[in-house]
Amino acid sequence: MRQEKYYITTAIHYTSRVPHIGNTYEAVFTDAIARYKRMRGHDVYFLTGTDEHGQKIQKQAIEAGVSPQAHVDHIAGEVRRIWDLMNVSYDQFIRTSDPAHKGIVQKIFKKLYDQGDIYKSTYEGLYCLPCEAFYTETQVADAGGVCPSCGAPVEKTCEEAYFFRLSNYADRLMAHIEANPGFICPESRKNEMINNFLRPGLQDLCVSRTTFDWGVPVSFDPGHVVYVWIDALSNYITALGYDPGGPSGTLFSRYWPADVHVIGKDILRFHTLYWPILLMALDLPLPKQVFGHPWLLSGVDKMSKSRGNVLYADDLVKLFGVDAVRYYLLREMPYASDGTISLTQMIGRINSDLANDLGNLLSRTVAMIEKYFGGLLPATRQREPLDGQILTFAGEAISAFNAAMDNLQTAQALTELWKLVGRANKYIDETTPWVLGKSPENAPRLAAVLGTLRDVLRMLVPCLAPIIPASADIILTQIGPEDGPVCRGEALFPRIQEPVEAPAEAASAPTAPPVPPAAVPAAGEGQITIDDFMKTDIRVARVLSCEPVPKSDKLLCLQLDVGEPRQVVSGIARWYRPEALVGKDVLLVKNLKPVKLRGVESQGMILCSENSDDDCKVIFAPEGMLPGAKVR
RNA sequence: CGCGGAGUGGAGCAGUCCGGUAGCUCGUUGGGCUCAUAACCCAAAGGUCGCAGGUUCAAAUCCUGCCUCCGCAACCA
Repeated sequence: MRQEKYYITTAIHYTSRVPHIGNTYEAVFTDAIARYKRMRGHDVYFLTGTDEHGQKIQKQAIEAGVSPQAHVDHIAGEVRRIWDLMNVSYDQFIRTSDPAHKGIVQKIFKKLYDQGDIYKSTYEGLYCLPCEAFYTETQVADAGGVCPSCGAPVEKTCEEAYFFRLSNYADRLMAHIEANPGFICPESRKNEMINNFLRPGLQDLCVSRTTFDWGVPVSFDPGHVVYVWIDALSNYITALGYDPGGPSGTLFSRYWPADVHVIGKDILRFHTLYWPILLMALDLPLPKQVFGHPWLLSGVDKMSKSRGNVLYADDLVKLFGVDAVRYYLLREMPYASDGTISLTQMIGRINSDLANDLGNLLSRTVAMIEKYFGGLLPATRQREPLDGQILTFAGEAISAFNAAMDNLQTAQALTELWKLVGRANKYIDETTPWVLGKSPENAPRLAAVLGTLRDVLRMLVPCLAPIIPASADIILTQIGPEDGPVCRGEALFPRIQEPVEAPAEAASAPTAPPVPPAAVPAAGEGQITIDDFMKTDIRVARVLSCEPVPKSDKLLCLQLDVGEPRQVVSGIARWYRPEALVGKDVLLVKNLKPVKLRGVESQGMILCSENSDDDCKVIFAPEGMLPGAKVR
């Protein structure tokens, strides 16, 4: 009989940065499910990899003074190293810069073009220069004839782009989502997709760019590269050898459609709307399930470099070991709501569950078999009903574990499994083997008790193997073969003593691209003359009043005195309360072309300094400068 | 009124669909035990279940209104 196949994927990691522990969670989670399915007898294929194209990558590479390929080679190598470190048992690691992948993407693009799903836009007057983006006629019309994004007049331009006609498939997709309740999960995300995107109507999707060239070229139109959606999403089928010109590879016929795509909840839109439509257009079956897992928060915040709260697998592994990190992630991440991670939480969880409960159970069991029987349990056993109850309990706990794992609920699964660990520890107290050990005539009873304990541990091993594979092996080694001697070893999970040193920022920072950026830009590109700079008219401006822009989160509207009144809108609401700025002197770029932001006119720009997108401070003028004073 | 969540003992969560004495883990306190990684086992303390109304014999759970927090979308000139 042929094994039931199971095709599972992670999202491919974008090579703009080295993955942090939150990104790593996705790989570990997917690995646990893959290993579990293998353990249950499925023929599993587990795909992961990297998404390596795009303007951002190209820009980073230029800034670092390396080729885009060298840049992505480095990051992809890091991703792979970290996955390997975490014992992620992928069957294939695909990179979108692989020539084979690129070739198929070109064929897919061509096929979609040939059959009319993709069309070349010749829109004129619908390109917004500041935004470097195209908009559809409806979008612009809705915005009153201007750019719906920034309010600037849209340019009549000859920029070309290819668009995917999503609307043709919207009804079919909606029908599919309704007919397959488990397709998008968790459920709340499904509602979000339907209400936010599907019901309002899908816009045609721009699927090519001409503003950069680090990507898959459109085979029949060399100025264009395939934009992220068709390139990245296709990895799930190109990896299996799909070929739109046919015939596809054996992997494809064996494994497609995917049983589950494991992705972050932030990219559900692409996987539950664009990807299915792309597959429909290719006349391929849709994946059975897309699971948008929650995020791992560092404390209460999203992990971000500027907050200094980013944790990396390397550091955590150094502190706690691979399996402890895996266990924490799988035990602590809820199914539908965001999870949290901190060193303190990790220490608590690891000490309690792994050291005290599981590790200690193994330790005391093996130690007693050694102490009372020299490591080898005699065959003569005096069993009692309680022993049977324990084994029944074990069977039930393992069933519950399996059921939760089948539903991708690893935290629930481990909760169930640990009920058994707790029950076994209690069983030791109930049977008091140290009392039995005092008189030789109790040896048969003692052997039965310790045998039961060893059986329980043996039953735990296959369940633990997907979660903490190396530790499961150690347990097996220590309890020894059936009816063979035990082999006492080191503590499975040593208790962690607080306080643990927080990983040094330097050590935890993502590794920089291999070649340091040149200190001075090369002559020509990137340099401006003093005349260019002097075109910028920067002035000291006093804040007369300041208030939030209605219906916006990030915008403040400031009334300024620059010798003349000015109104400026600035995206600093996240860092400054309006009243905190009144009376302060700021620096204003005075001769910027006015634009409307969120419907409010902005006549200039306030200068800020920022460490990153998340860490920004306004630059205030020195004391004694009058409003309107020139800055240069 | 853009969309989706969340508010439950000190901390983190379950329970809410299908009303009926509020449960789990950690922490705290007391006890037991000594095989074991100062681990294990038992017990106790600790909660106006965000606020205000309503329905009901009975509301964490159903209805109405409100408050707070988080995420998505839009807005960072």
